Amino acid sequence: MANEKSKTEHAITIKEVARLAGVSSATISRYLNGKMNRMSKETADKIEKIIQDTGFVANATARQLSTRNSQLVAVVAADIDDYFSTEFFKGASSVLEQNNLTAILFDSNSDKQRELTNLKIINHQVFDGLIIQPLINNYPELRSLIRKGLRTIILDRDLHTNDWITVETNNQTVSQETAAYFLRQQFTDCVVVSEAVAGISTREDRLAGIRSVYPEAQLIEIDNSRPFMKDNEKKVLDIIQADQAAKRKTLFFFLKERLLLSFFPTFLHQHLLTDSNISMTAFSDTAIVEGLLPASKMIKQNPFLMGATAAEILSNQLKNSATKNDIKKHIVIPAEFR
Amino acid sequence: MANEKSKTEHAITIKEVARLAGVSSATISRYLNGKMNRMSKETADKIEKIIQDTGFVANATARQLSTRNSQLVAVVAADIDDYFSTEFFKGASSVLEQNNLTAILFDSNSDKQRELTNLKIINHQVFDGLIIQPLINNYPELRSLIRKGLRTIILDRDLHTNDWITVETNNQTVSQETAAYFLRQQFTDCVVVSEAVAGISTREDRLAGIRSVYPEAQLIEIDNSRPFMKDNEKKVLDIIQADQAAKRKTLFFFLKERLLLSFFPTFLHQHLLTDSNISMTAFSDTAIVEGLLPASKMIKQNPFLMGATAAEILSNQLKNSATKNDIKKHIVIPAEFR
DNA sequence: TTGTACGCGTTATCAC
DNA sequence: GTGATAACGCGTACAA
Repeated sequence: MANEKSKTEHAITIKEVARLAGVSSATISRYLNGKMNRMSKETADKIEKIIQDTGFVANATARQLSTRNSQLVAVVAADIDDYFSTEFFKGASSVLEQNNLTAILFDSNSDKQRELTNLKIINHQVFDGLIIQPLINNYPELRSLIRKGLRTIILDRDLHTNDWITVETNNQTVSQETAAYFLRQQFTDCVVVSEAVAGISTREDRLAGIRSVYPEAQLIEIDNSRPFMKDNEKKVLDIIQADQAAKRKTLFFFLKERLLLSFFPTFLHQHLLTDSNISMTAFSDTAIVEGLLPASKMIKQNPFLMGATAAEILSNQLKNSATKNDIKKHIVIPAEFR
Repeated sequence: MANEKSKTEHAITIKEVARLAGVSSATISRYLNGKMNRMSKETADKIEKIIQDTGFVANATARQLSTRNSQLVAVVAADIDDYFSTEFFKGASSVLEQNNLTAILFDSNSDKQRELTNLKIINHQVFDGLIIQPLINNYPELRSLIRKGLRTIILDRDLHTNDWITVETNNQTVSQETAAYFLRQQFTDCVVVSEAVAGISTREDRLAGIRSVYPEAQLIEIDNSRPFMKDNEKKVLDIIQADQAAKRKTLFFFLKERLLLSFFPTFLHQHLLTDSNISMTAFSDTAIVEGLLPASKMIKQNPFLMGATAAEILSNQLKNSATKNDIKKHIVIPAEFR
């Protein structure tokens, strides 16, 4: 029975299905694209059966070449170890899916070299669109790395350009509000804990917001590669001791949740969590901190909504291939202090 | 000067570059593929210049169609919110990169429907290989969802098949060792806290390991959608109270780090962390818990190495297109209790 | 060293 | 309704 030439090497093609069904490949193509009104019921049924039997799946590469689009959107995250990144991807993904687009995640791994590699691949014209949370924070440089004509949305970074639509959060104002709240609570001193600030617009904005309230705020910069270093801990304890001697109330403002977590044990074991002269706040993405410190107030971003918003805009752009000029170039999804 | 026909619509092609350089498209193709020994220095330089000027990037879709491979590997994670998933991706990614392959991450979002959607896309012959941490734990079903001929490695799940190579960890034995350790420490009772166990081989194996030491171990199953429910907390406190009344020592064994974290506040506020009759352990991926509980012993998996191992095997398979039969079908990357 | 011409698997425009 | 057939952009014998 199996007297068909058995091509074990390659997957079956539309042409082969056509031959087996006794129709032309054009008809198969129509079937695959749901143009059922352009063929008889019998033909459709026959094709259906052959496809089931053979397990045929159309070659997306060939389709892309022919149609010039893939329905694929590249999403580039700065680092998927951050909950923010994975969450905005999930937001983007869910919206894209509703628009018959597929989100594909690239991880820059906090490494500019890797980001560059990712962009090179993405430039090769298999993706219809791009949503990126860039590491490179410099407009001309990033511009040169993204192929002209690729629909692009920038997420979570302000590159000070109108060339791309940007979905950001209100880092500066929410930091300011938060700082102001603690100042009203009589916290006279503020210590900011962050990874290296320079060049990262997100962190710069946050620090600026805080310093607009606490101009003298101290900054402790943590070396990313050694976040649990003992000397950082010592620095913090020294500050606390000095402030206590001076009878001052001190706020510790962590620009990232993970930093708070890394200091949490120190505070816990030094019995500082219940010290009313000390308070902690942070940009907090997960529910871990609010579990540990139920009484505390944290800054909650909304990465899922940011991703969803970016995806919404991109989907529309891809749908109506004309770009509307009246669209807002910078969209802000506010974070909340609560 | 700009009297070339300006095709604003489409990206420039190899043909256009050829025309501008005054050579044939075959020569451009050779240039792009580094076959420099097959052309004069002058030609190469000329082409180089044109490519720079035009910003030409080759169309990967067309190349794929022609060469029948993309150098792309799909990596499907069960849920990128889990550190385990992102970390094994990073391991896989780093190894694939060394082999001139590109890892692309798909997130199943803990949703079998989404996993199915992902697999459908991956089947469409644009990927050379697949590394998957499946949600579906049933061999025949998963088999039917993965295109025959797609090089596949299964990660972190035991589907009890030799059809695919599998990279797993020693869930059962390490759970057993851990339980045995606590039994030696005179912990007579054990409470296991997990998300729904049934059907997830990972959790089943862990529970089996524990029960081989504590046959009577209680199981508290947390509803994934409401992990912070108060009644779970109450259940735990009741157990503790009962055990204390009976003067028994109790071990709380969390099958996932996040579960420990969600209960941590309860333990903290009830002053149970320093109670020598109570101990906690967990499968722990991040450094958060060891920060909070420096004295505790946790089970550390090695997702990065698991991903790297899977990628290593896949890279070899793709390189030597013949599959060796002598390769081990099930590879175990042991977790450590420390 | 370089060019010609065909193939990759699909879509889409004509015909019939 | 259905079938030829020319694109789509690149790689690669085979010629020259």
